[in-house]
This record gives sequence, C-alpha cells and structure tokens, in this order.
Amino acid sequence: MDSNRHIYSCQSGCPVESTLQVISGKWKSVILYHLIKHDATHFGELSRAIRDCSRRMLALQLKELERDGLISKRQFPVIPPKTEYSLTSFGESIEPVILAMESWGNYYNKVNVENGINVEANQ
Amino acid sequence: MDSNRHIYSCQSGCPVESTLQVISGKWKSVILYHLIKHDATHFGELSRAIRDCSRRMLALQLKELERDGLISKRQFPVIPPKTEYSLTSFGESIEPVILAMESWGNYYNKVNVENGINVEANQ
DNA sequence: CGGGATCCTAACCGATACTG
DNA sequence: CAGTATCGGTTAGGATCCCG
Repeated sequence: MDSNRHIYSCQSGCPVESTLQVISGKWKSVILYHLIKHDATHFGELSRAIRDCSRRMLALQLKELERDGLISKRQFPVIPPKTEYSLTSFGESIEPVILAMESWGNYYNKVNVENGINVEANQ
Repeated sequence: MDSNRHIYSCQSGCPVESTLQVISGKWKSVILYHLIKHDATHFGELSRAIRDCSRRMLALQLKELERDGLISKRQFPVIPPKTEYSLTSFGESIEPVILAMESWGNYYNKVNVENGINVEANQ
C-alpha cells in the first residue's frame, strides 16, 4: 500500500475527516468525477482524461477506491485486454460531494476568468 | 510556500481539479468545517478541535486559506494575543462542498458502525 | 497565546523498464 | 492495453525551540 494509510484518526468521529479518509487521495475525486460523468470508464480513457496523473498513480488510486468499495472493476479476457471501471452503489452515494466540488470549481473558474487569471493548463 | 504549490494544472479547466487546488491541503476542509460550524474561531480552539493536526500545519494551512481568500484573520493587540479567523464571503461560497462532505461522512460513519467498525479515535 | 524558523525523516510520486 | 516493480529525488509534515 503506497498512499492514504489512514491519515485521519477521526477523533470524535468528525464527519469531514471520515470523508477525507476515503477521497483525500490526490486524484480520487477527479477519478470519481470522470466515472460519474462517464467521460471515461477504461484505464486508458481515464489516463487520457487526467493527463497530469501518471499511470502509476492512476493504478494506485483506482486500487484504493476499489478497496474502499467506491468503484468496481470488470475485466474482459480479450486481446488486447479491456477493463471497465464503474461506481458501486456505495460509490454513487458520494456523488453529491463530487458534484458540489464540480459546481464550486466552475464558479471559481469563472471568478478567475473575470479577474484575467488563466484557468487553462499552465504548462 | 510550503504545501499546495498548485499541484493541479487544471487541464481543460476541470472544475473538480480547480476546487482541489484550493481545498486539497491536508486539513483545509476540516478547518473550513469548524469555521462554518463556529466550533472554533481562535487558533487555540482550532488546534484543540483538530487534534491530529500539528500547530505548525494548522498555521500553514490557515495561511494558505487566507492567501486564497477563503478566510480572513483579525488580530487583537492584547496580552495574551488573540486572533479570530472567519470565513470571507468567498469562503462562504464553498460551504455546500464542505456540508456535502459532512453529510456523507455521517452516512459513512453510520455504515461503519453498523458493520462494527470503530469510528472513534483509533489512537 | 499565536505563531515563525530549523532540522530531519517518512512518504509521495515521477521516470523508467518490464509483463501478460 | 492494462497494469506491476524498482529506483530515487522531492516534499510533506512532525519535533523542537524560540519569540512578541
């Protein structure tokens, strides 16, 4: 296990810490977002959709999301191999959080654009 | 600048990445949560409320939240010194995200309790 | 009380190479 | 295509001390 070794002890059961325990991985919410929007369900698609996430990190985060029961994986024994990731019903329960993030992010981007700050890739 | 040096490039302006740019610091959403709930507004109160966050990290995250315009600080020139943190109106706009996290965290805790998993501090 | 400065280690995480 | 393994630099972040 490489990342997210239960950083949050959830003293007094703070609900926000509990949530972070599951989605605080660097790319997890972005992955969930793409799964929600069905922009991407295959490993390669996700990788292309989230350019700044290395394939290694993508694999790790997917594994942890699967371990935590938020997503499930289906493998097709074909050549070339194919894999399909999707939200479990438990994973779907977290949609409101991700959609709230989407919504605020759009607002934030708009504010930045109005202030002349470039929102696009800053490469 | 110590953490969160714009990790996310926001390629194609992915709104979730934009949000993460602001709240992905390890304790930021927890801090915001406590400020929203007014559990704590002083440095010491926040420190006591978020036990697992060191004072150093707390100071750092507060600074970044202030830099990003989500919170503001008022200093009272008294002995002993007193500081009051509060959400800016911009900071208030992110409440839905934090409250969604709270709500899902409560659900998640409940599920864990039902499965006999201890949610409380695992010190 | 509310922080800042330093030191230092564990961990994150990218690059590269390899496999079925 | 969909990953895993290993290496190694970078950084997050704790511990400690200090100061107004």
